[in-house]
Amino acid sequence: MKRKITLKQIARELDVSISTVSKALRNSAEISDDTKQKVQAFAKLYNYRPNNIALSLKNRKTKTIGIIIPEIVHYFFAKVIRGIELVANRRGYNVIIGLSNESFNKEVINMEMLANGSIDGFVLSISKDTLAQQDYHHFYETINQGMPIVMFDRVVNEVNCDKVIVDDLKGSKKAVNKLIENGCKNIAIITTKDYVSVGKLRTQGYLEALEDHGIEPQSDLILKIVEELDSEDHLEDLEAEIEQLFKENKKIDGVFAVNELYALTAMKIARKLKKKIPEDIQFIGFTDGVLSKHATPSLTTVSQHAQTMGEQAAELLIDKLENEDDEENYQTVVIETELIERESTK
Amino acid sequence: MKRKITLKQIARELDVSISTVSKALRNSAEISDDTKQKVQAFAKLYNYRPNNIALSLKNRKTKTIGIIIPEIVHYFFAKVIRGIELVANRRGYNVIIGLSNESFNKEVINMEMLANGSIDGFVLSISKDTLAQQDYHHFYETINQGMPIVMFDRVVNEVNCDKVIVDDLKGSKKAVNKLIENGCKNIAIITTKDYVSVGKLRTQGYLEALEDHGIEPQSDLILKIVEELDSEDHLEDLEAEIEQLFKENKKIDGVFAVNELYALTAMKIARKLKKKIPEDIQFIGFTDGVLSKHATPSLTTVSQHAQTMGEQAAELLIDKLENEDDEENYQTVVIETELIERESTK
DNA sequence: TTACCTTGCGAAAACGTTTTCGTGTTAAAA
DNA sequence: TTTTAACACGAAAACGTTTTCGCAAGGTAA
Repeated sequence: MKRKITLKQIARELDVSISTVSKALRNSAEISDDTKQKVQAFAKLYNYRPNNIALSLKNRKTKTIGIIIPEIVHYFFAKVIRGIELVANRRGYNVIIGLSNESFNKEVINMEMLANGSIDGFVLSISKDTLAQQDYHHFYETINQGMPIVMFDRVVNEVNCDKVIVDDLKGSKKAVNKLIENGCKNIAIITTKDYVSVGKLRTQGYLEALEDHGIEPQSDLILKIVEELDSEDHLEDLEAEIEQLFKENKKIDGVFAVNELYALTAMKIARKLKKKIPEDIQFIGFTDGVLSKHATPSLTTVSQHAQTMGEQAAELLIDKLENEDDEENYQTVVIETELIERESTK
Repeated sequence: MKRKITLKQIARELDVSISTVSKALRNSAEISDDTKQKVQAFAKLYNYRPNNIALSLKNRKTKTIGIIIPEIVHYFFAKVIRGIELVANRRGYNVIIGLSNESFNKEVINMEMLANGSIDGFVLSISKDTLAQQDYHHFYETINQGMPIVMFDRVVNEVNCDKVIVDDLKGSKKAVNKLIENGCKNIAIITTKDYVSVGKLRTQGYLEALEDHGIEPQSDLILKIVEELDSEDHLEDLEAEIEQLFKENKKIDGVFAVNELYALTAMKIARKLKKKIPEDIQFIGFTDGVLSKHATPSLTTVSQHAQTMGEQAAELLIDKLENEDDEENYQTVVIETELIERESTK
C-alpha cells in the first residue's frame, strides 16, 4: 500500500526543489526542456495528481457545490440532482449532498457544516419546517459571508438570491382549464396548507382558472391536507379525508391534485366508489413522477421539468461563482410547465 | 459582506499569538482562565468556526465519504443514499456523490477526481458498462492507495473489499415458492440476460424453487429481456415481448419478474388480455419501489431493504476508516429479503 | 543567593500546493 | 574586460489549522 505521491517526494527523488517540480508540471517557460521532461516522466510513472484539499486551501475555492434538499427518495428531487450534477460535472465541479429531512434544525446544521470551507456555494430547496417557522437567518448569514445561494422550487421571496421556480400558478391554471374544457362542472382541488408556497400558488391557479370561466369556487371542494398526512405512512388518513370529500360532494366530476400521491390516492378512492375514470370523473396531478405514467389509469399531469430546473440552478450558481462582477444581480428563472395528457382525462 | 473570521484575525485583534487562540478555544490547560475567557467570548461574538479544508489538510482526513452510483433517478439507489447519509451524518461525515450514468469512463473519472484528497473512502455500486468490460483496475488502484471501498448490490467477487449484497437467490426462491404454494402450475419468469449478475442469480433462484417442488422448468416460460429495452423509452417493445409470451403460453398462471418495471408491464398486458389478477394469474416482482405499492392491483414484491443496505455499507466503511487495525479483514454482509404480500397474489 | 519548578505564552513546523521574487551562471553586447 | 541580459532554478510566503517545543518570568526550596 503506497500513499499518494506528492510534489515534495518527487522533488527529493529528482534532487530539485519543490518549486521546480511544480513549474515543470505546469509547463512553465522558466524551466528547461530537459528538466521538464525528467519531471513529467517521473510524475506520469508514479501517477501524480495534485491534492485537491491543498489546492482548495490555497485557492480558497473548492470547486464543489453543496446541495441541500428535504428528501432524496423522491423522484422530483432525484431528477433535480441529476440536472445539477450534469452541469456541475461539465463545468468541473463536484456536488456534496445534505438532506434536511424536512427539518429546520437539520437544514441549519447541514448548511453550517458545509459552509465552513467545504463548498463554494449552495443549491437548495427549503424544508417545510423552515417554511412553517419562517426563520431564514441561516440563509442570510450564508449569503452575508459571501457564499452564493440558488434556491429552487421551494423558495422564499424575502431572501435575496438567485432562484429557479416552476410557474406553479400558470401550470395549475393549465390543468384546471383542461378539466373545464373537458366538460367538468364541479372541480375539486386537493392541496396542502397555505404555508407551503407551491401549494398556495397552485390553489391560486385553480381559483383563477375557475374565475376566468365564470365558475364560482366552492369552499367545500377545496381540501387542504395537513402536512403530517403527506408521507407514505399515513395513507389511510389521507384516504379517509378524500373519501369524505367525495361522499359529501357527489357531484364532483373533476379533481386537480397538487401532487402525485394525492392524485393517485384520489383515483383509488374514486374506483372504490365505483366511479369510472375518466367517464364519470377526471383527474390531473402536478408533478414529474414515475407513478403517473404507470398508474391505472395513467395520470394526466403537469410536468415540472425537474432536471431542467437542476441544470439551470447549477448554471446560475457557477456563473455567480466565476464572475465576481455581477455580485448583486439576482435572477429568478421560471421554468415553464407542460401538460402531459394520459388516460385520466378525456 | 464580511468573510469568515480566522484564528489569525482573532489573534491580531486580541494581540496574542495564533497558538494561544487555538489553545484557548480548545480549552487547553496551558492557557490562563483570563485569556481563555477573553478569546472564547470574542470567538463566539464573531461566530468563529474552524475551516474544514484547513483541518482536512492538516489531519489528512476529510470526514467525507464518496458515493459512486450508476443512476440517481432510481428508487433503489435513492434509498441506499438515504441510508448512507443517515449513518454518515450520525457519525460526523458528509457525503459527496458522483454519478457514473452506467458508463465505465464516467465511473473512472469520477473516482479519480474524488480520490485525490477529497474523500476518505468510497461506497459504490458498479456500472453495467464496467461489469460488461470487466475492467476493475480503478478499484484496485484506489484500494492500493490505502483508500477503502465498500461495494453494494452490484459487486464483483475478484475485488477484495467489504461488500453489502442482497440474497438474490434466496429472495427469488421465496417469491417462486409463494406462487407455487398459492397453486400456480405454470410460472413464467421475466428476467434480464445473464451477464447482469442479479438477473442471473434471480433466474437461478426461480429454477431451484421449481426443482425443489419437482416442477420441470420450461424454456419457453423464461423470457430474457435484452438490456436495451430496460429503459422507460422502450416500453412498447417490452410490452410486445411480454404479450407474445402470454399469447404463446396461455396456461401461464403465475409470473415472477426480476424488477418492478417488468412486473407492472406484465400486469398491464395481462389486464389487456382480460385476465383477472390474482384469480387467473398472480404476479410477484423484485424490488424496493414506489410503483409496487401504488399499482392497481398493488404488486406483491420481494423487498431488498435498500436503506438498510446503505446504512450497513456506511457503517462498514466508517469502521474501516476509524480502525486502522483490521486493515485486511474484509466482510460481506448479506441483507435478507422480505416478501411483501399485496393484491397481485392470492 | 543559587537552583529548580511552575505557569503562560509564542515560535515554528507541518499538511500540499502555487507563485513571486531573488540569485547565480553563462553568453552576448559594449 | 566590463556590463547586461537571458536562462534556470530555489527560497519563501501564503492558504488556516494543530501541536511540539522552547523560553521568560515568577515563585519556592535549599
